[in-house]
Amino acid sequence: MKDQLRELVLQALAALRQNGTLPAIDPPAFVIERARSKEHGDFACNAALLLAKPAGRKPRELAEAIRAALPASPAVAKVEIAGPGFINFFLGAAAYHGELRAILARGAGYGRSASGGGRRAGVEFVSANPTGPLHVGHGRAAAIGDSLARLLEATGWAVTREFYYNDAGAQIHNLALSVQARCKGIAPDDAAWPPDGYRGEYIKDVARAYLDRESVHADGQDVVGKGDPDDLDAIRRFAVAYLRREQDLDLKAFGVHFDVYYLESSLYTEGKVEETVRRLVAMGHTYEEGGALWLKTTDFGDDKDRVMRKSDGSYTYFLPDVAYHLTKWQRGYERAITELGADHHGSLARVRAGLQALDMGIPKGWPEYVLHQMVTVMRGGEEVKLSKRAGSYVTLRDLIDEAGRDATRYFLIARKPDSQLTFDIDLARAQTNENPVYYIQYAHARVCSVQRQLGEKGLAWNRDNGLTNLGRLDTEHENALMVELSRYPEIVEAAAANLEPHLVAQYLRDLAYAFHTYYNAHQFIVDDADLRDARLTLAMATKQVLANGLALLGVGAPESM
RNA sequence: GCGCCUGUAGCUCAACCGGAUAGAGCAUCGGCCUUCUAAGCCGACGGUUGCAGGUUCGAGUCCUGUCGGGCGCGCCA
Repeated sequence: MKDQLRELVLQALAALRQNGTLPAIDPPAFVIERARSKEHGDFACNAALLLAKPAGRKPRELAEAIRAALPASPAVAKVEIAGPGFINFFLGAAAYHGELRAILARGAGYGRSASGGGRRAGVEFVSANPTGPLHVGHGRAAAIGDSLARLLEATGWAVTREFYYNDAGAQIHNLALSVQARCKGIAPDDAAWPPDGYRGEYIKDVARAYLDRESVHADGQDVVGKGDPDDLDAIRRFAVAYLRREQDLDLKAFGVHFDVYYLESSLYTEGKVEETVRRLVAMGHTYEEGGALWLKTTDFGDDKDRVMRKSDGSYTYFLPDVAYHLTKWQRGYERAITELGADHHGSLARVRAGLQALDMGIPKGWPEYVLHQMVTVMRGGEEVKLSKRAGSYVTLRDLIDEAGRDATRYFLIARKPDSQLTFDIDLARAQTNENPVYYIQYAHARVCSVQRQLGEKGLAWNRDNGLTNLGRLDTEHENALMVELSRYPEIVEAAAANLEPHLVAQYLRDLAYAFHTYYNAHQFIVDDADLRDARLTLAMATKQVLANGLALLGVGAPESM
């Protein structure tokens, strides 16, 4: 709808340039937006306000000229000039009826677009090291990242979901030492416990499984516990596989899957790290000092230079990061989205600087970053900081077990990533009207319930009859609901363009509200078949859009509550 | 000290990259079930958008300063 209006205005502007009313300049970045108040119609355009100065005319006068030059359109019922010079569009019922037809015709495809043109995009998220169960922050990352991937898919991108992890570094060594200590019966408070060992209960589980020679399957391979407490290498391999499997089970329970698991160690074995270093040196952005090799990241906006190869010959973590992102570029990702906790934001400038220093034509703002802020978990009005199993943090599994997958996903996605989030467990698990997840799902279930009732009464929805009788939908509630439905494609587009899935969550609440209000005010199953079919058509369209939107969030659309 | 994020109703948060009278939910108060699920609906109350300047037709949104909160600033990852 918005696009149609934009086209009309562009044509009007072109006509005004032709006849000299407007100077021959590029059309300004005017906006067509939803009007806030009903008195301002359905959409408002600010083109006249922006053009007033370059055209040397009064805004309202210019607005009138634009209005006069607008081509006729069956969708537009009325155009008014208001306020300082807004052009307000009032749409006719036909425009909304067309939207209902489109919803039913396109079904799950309604709201999707092809603007991505099938180009490739890589979305990296979670990327937790396999040193313990996933925590709440990973949960937020999983919810946001997966939803971003779905949004990009919905706008025509070919998306690959990636999970990158370190399977061989210092932290993993530390993990192996911790499991080994547990194998030998050493507890965290004993003197022999490794200095920075992982103290959580889960380490005990890993040790027990290793000693019991259990077999675990993770990331495409089977690893069998050797049972030997002195073979640190065997312990390491087993522990990594064990915790990877555990994380995968959590992610599966959360409804999140990945296409690629990328191992940091493979960057070394496949020579990607060396390749990156050689290229950086060749491009002249490095120097040696104090036995270490430095990268002049300050040439690319960082606030200080960074060591890439330590004096002991090993690499700092940021070099594999650069090498990894380079592989994304080499693998043809036109866009790369990296979803990270904001505590890692320091790495952002470094990785981008490293990629620029490679001088391989990688765009300056590549990759795109989405950073999420901390999650605080509350229960009974108090902050929860510990879980039994992980010890020092609240796990994603805890939340899913307590609040369910749908509520957990919704709560973690409903706020914009930028702001800190308070996860209230009591609220998330409440089966009452306090809980927005159920409010939305209930709207969907209600339509399904109406369908069941219809069947029980021996009636059926005649879709074609409904579509021909849409003119019968003329109450305030019906109009409001139709307007709400027509917003959906704009919401999807905006959420994808701004990488802000929370817009979808907010929208669905509004849509559910419009539906509940309508439901309460009118009967669907009435004796007048034409009216009944028309109302059912509206209800079915609502059900479709609710389902489409919930799918973008990875939240279920139940047929009954 | 420097950098990034943030400050909106009592609480949790929105606000379509500068638009018109800043919106929801929860909480509080008052109403609505012999009618398709009351996990719902209707109404009331609630604001100097932290503060002070600036930019312009117009600022919660952009700029400067300031105050408060969070996170970073390793030859750790």
